[in-house]
Amino acid sequence: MRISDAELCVMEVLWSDPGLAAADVVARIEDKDWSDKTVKTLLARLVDKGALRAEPEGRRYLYHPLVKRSEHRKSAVGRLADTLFGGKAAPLVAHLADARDLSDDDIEELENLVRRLKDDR
Amino acid sequence: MRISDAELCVMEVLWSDPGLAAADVVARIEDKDWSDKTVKTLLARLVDKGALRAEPEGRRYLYHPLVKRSEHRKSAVGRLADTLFGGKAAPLVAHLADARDLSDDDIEELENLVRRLKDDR
DNA sequence: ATGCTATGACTACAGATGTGGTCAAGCCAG
DNA sequence: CTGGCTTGACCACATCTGTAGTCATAGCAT
Repeated sequence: MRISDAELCVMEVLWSDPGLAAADVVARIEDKDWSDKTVKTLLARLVDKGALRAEPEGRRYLYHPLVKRSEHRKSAVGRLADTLFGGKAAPLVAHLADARDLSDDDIEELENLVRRLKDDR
Repeated sequence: MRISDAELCVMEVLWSDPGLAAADVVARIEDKDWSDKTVKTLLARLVDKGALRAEPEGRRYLYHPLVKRSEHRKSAVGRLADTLFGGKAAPLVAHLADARDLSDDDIEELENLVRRLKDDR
C-alpha cells in the first residue's frame, strides 16, 4: 500500500490530529494552496487505499489514520534502503550525511543511537 | 529531475557499465523479464530527462549516464529525510534500524562512520 | 538482389497522481 | 419556506509510469 507525496501531507495532518473532518484538514494545509476539492479527493483515495477510516458523524465524516506514522516511515526507509543501497545501512547514512549537513546535535544523537544498537545485541 | 523505479534499474546497469548499447542493457536485466521495447522506452525517457546521453555509433546508440549514481542516491536520501523526518538524521536512522535488522558489521560500520563525522568537525 | 533481422522512431494504453470541477441534497439564516 | 452554503458523490483531465506494440529502414546472409 502506497502513499503518494500529496497524500502524505493529508496523513501528516491526521497523524497529529486524528478524527478531523474534511474541512478541518483543509484548514490545516495552508502552505499547499490546494482547493478543498483536492484535499477531499486525497482523503477519498486514502480511504480507498485503507490508510484512513471515515467515521460518519452527522452529515460528514471524521477521518482516522489506519496506518501508523511510524509504520509508514519504517517501510519508506526500508524501501529506499533496498532499492538504492542493497539494504545496507551505512552507505545510506553516509549519503545522508553528505546530503544534509548534520549539526553537532544530530551527530550526538546518532552516536547515542549507535551505542544503543550495540548494547541491544 | 526524477528517476522512477523502473528507470532506476536501467541506470544501475549503465552506472556499472557505461557506454552500452540498448541490446546490451536489455541483456543485463534478466530478473525483470521485460520486453526489449520496454527497456528502449526507459532509455528514451532517461535521455529525455537528461539522465543519459545517447552517443551515436553506427546505426545505434551507446548510452552514458549524465547523473552520477552518488548524486542520485544523495538526493533521494535527502528528499526522504525532508519529507518524512523534517530533515533530521537520527530518527531516519532509528527507523532504518527498525525496518532492517542490522548486522554486527552494519553497526560497526555505522560506528566508524559516526566517528569520522565527529572528527570532521 | 532480396528477404530476414536488428534498431530506433513513434504510438498505445491502463493505472497512479496532482489538481480541480459539477451536482444534488441537506442545513442554516432570514 | 427559500435561497445560499456545506458536504459528500461523482467526474475530468493532464502528466507520469509501467509495459509493450507497429513501422520503416539499414545492414547482413544467401
